[in-house]
Amino acid sequence: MTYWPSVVVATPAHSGLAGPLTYRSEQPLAAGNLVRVPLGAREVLGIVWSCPSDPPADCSEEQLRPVSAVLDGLMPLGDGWRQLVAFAARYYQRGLGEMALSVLPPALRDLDNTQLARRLKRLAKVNGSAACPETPVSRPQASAEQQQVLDALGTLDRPALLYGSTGSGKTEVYLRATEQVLQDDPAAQVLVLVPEINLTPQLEERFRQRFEPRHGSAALVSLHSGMTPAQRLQAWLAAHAGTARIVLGTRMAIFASLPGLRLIVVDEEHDPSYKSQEGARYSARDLAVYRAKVESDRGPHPCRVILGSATPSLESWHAAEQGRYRRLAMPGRIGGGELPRLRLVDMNHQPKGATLSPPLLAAMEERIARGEQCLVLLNRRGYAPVLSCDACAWKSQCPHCSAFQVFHKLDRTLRCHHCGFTRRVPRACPDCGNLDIAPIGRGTEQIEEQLAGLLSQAVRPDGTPARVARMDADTTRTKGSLEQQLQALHEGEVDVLVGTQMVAKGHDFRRITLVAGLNVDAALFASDYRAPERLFALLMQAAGRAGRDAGHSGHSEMWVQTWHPTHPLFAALKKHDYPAFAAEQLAEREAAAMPPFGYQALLRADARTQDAAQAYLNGVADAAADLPGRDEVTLYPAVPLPIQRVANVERAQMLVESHSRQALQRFLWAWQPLLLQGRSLPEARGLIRFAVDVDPLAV
DNA sequence: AGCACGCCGACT
DNA sequence: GTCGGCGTGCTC
Repeated sequence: MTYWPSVVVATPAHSGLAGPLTYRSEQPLAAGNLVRVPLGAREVLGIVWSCPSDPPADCSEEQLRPVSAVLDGLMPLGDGWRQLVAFAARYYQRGLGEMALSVLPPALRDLDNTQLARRLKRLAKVNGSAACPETPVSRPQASAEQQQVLDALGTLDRPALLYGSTGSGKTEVYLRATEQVLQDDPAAQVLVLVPEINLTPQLEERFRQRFEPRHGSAALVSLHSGMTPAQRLQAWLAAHAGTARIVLGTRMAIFASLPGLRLIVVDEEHDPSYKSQEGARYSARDLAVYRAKVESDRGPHPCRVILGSATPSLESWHAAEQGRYRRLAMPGRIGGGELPRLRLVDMNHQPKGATLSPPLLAAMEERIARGEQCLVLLNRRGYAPVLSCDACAWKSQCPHCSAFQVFHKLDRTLRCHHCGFTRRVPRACPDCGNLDIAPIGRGTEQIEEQLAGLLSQAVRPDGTPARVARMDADTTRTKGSLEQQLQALHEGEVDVLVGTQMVAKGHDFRRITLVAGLNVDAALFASDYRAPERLFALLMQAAGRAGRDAGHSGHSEMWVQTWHPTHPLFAALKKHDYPAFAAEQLAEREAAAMPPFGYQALLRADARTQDAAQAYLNGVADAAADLPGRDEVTLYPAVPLPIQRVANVERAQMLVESHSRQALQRFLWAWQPLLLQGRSLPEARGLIRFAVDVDPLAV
């Protein structure tokens, strides 16, 4: 008997082959089976989507080619997984095959049955070792607050928004909820998403400590892009086979095959890294909510989802206000520690030109004298963002981008942070020969240098001078250096740490009692309407770094230097009042019909010239005039991106807005073929690529 | 996206 | 004379 399987392969949407392709097979295949099929001159990996026994109506049977091989060692990918992928492809405007294949581990693409069998054998061997279900595991007593939340989770019929300040013990809730799920069902699996795995080694460590004794080391796997292809494949197989009971990963892990999925945790759910910025631009947080619903609707057991944050995204907060999510609050701090007090420094009343105000410096000296640590945050790597000639108009402009090259003093280079282009710092101005070329503005390198100078008189309790260190993407580039620096910090070898926002994320710094934010004003008046939200989250998160040790928390402080101390954001921050801040922001958003009250998508175009990029966007907008649903969306004129040119590619975008998610989706799908045709418009000559970004983070 | 086929410059 | 540049076009 002959079957005609519909097979999904990695054909991009713009190839004109978006849907599944039909092949022939002499045996019936299961939906979700992985197969190798011929495609043109090559053989590619495909996923069986359906396998009817009657031939397709629209084409002759002779031209259909046979399936080459079936990877039969693998259980078919589940219905839930396929529904998730199909939804993601539809919602984020991508081809089904492109979506499905791009979320499988790349190493799976060129794997034959023998190699696969070998890997599965290895997996089976690892399993079963070291697991010891009766091992007693020590764990802290759950607080009343935590217990309340856990009780509520048990009967939950909708996503939970776990709103708890830093140090309130959210992680313990994740651990207990996971424990419960694993205990109830020997096949149950838990997915834990984190923003960036290398920034949260402590979370992984706590999961290991809690679950390895009872379930064995194979029960927990990580899944993130920093792993080697072989590691990723092995972890993916462990999840797919059910060997791994807990998968801890970054946004890509939302697509892991988890046949027993019963709980999804999204830690720091407000974090922008959950939104993919290239390829299929999906939001792992939003997909987590969808996936939990699908799994619940399909299976006999519910799949719960916990979104955790001290400063939830306004989207999630709004959903909780409406009752679509259940808000579970944990206002207290474990150990009774208080949140740090906010100290605003009005820069209008400080000595002219001072980057670090005298009161802040004095406060830091005091801390150092007491043997406590300080954290100084500045969101700019390098020594200075621009180098400029005193005599002429020369500036350290990147030749490939519409941005300045950043001056890195330590290795005497000018580096573009957008395209990576690097050159030596010129001795004299390249244009006029003037020897006085000066840095403008300040980055972490310079702050580190200045602090070392300004605090040279500060002494520690043992009489030794204060030590200043810096931690940012530059100092943590090589493998293991991040861990090394954290170690040094924990051991008290550093008194003042200068760093970018990466420092504010996730680490526990017990002896830090003062956190200072420099240069935060840009976010208050940025054109990006989400900037205040991000600043608030960053400062709250940074504040959470301070005084986690109850003994110190009484006098821990969050310092912010600003030229606008009366800005309402600071009033809410002072009271640690996220609800007030959210209410105010949501009111503004509602008045302007912006998300979550309106729905947005961006059409982005990259081209050789800015004119071509914009002409393409405006051309396809004009072509959309008669599309169904056109009257329910607003198309704004094409504009260049804030950084218009990167690596010699000109970039432009067009905002698409609608009052309704459905209307926006309808329009975007109707638009899709016109976006393809638009590439051949004469005025769009020079277009390199276009992409649709649904629910963009920045517009 | 790959990978063909296809038509024009510098090499064994 | 061939090896190879990357410009269109197709893949069930």
